[in-house]
Amino acid sequence: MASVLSRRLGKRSLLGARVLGPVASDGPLGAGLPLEPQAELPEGSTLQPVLTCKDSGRSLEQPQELLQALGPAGFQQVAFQPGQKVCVWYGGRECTGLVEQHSWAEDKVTVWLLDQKLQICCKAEEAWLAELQGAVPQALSPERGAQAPAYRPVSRNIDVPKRKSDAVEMDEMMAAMVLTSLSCSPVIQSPPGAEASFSASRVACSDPWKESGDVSDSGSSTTSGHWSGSSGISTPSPPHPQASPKYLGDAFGSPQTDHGFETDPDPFLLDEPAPRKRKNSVKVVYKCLWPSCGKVLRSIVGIKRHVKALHLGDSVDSDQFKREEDFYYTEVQMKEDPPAAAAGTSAPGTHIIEPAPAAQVTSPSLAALPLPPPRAQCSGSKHPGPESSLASAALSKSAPSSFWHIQADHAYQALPSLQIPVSPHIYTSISWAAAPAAASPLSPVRSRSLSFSEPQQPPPAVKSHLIVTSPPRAQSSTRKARGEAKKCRKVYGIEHRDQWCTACRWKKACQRFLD
DNA sequence: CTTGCCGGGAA
DNA sequence: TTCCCGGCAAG
Repeated sequence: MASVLSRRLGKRSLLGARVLGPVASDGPLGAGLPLEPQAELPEGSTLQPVLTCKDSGRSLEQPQELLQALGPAGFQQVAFQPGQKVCVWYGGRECTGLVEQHSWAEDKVTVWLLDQKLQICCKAEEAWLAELQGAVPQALSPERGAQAPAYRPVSRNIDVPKRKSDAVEMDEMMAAMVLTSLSCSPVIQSPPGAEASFSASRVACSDPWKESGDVSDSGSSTTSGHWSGSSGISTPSPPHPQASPKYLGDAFGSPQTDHGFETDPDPFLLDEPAPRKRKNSVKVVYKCLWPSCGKVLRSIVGIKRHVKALHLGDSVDSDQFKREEDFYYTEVQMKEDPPAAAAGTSAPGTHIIEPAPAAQVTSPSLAALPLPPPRAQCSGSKHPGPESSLASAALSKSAPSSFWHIQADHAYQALPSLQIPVSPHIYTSISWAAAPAAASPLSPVRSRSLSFSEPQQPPPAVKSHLIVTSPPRAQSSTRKARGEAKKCRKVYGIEHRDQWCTACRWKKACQRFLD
């Protein structure tokens, strides 16, 4: 039965709004990058809106109309070079910053905002070269005065109908979901759907998180982070030989596990209703997370050595970097059977955040879970550079978990597909969530839980109070202790029973507001 | 008393 | 399965 959620997601998939048009390639530089035929996206893919950190939470509100208005003319195809000074629309105003990196694949630019002292990640079109500002081709000028805050970024959206309120709502939902997941765990990375391969490049969306962090009990979350489907199109990673050791760019796209917390013998921390175990044979490999490395090795030692030698290099000696290599690789579990799945799992093109609904969830390819290294995040929000991007990537990576949560909403009804791969790692995520204190005092975001104060607004899809708070508990046998989290009934009220999660409606353990 | 949800049962 | 609800336990 189509859960409400999936139904909704399906309908309002973000993807629709992000169709990449040929226009994108007409830019001076755009030509260099082959764009994927948008047409490829099957209906199904709609279910996999890729969450992308779109600017910082603020730009969220950018009027779609603007985007529309700009049209192709406004499109600015520029290849940003690291270090280049650019302007981006952030926090309601134009900010200048330095390009951290520009990922063509994703069409994302990571910018280090000078005045904000933070790093954001936005779509390439949303940034423009500072120097060009004045010199921007006439095409742009009329719309945007030097100061006009006109939101430059023209999306390449084309034939997409104006985003309607519900679309927006959707975005908000997504944002909330993502935030939600962030606040708890970097857990699951749903495996990239076979057909939906996403370009890898790390999408650094670090700081925005901080901002969105304020999404706590206030329910103000709605405006914080804006996630939009990334042009899933960008780089449909060509079918990669799954075993290929080299995964371009996508250092984070693949599932990972944090070794730091792996020791717990009890793989199942049931927070979720009867998670089923993974049923297939899984091959474990270790993948280097260093941006644009992605080397995959089969032994821990090997990967450590690799990281240390190739990436950490001399810094290894410093105290700070002691054992750092541990954080730059991840355990990837590859399912062996389904070839497609395997490919998906390890495919470089994996986009980090892709809350693909049902489609993905059910995908058999789910095999591994990502677990961003704890410390990554601390560096993420404060320091630019590879590390930060890594961190942010890690963060964004957690997004997928949101997906998982979403599903969790309906887990009651549809446990099987989703939970299988996931459950074994729940633990990990938890530890991760719990550990941040040590790892990153900087990110307050993590530990908080969300809850909606607005009954109407949160679509069932949004999860809050996830696993986060649940401490690794061993006793899941007895009656579930009453959680302190607000439940659907509280949040929505009996009047809006229809908005409750299914479980609540059925008087079962709430799946939406887990405690 | 209210709320969360388990256990069980009807559809 | 999906959906409902009696009834227990926690608060």
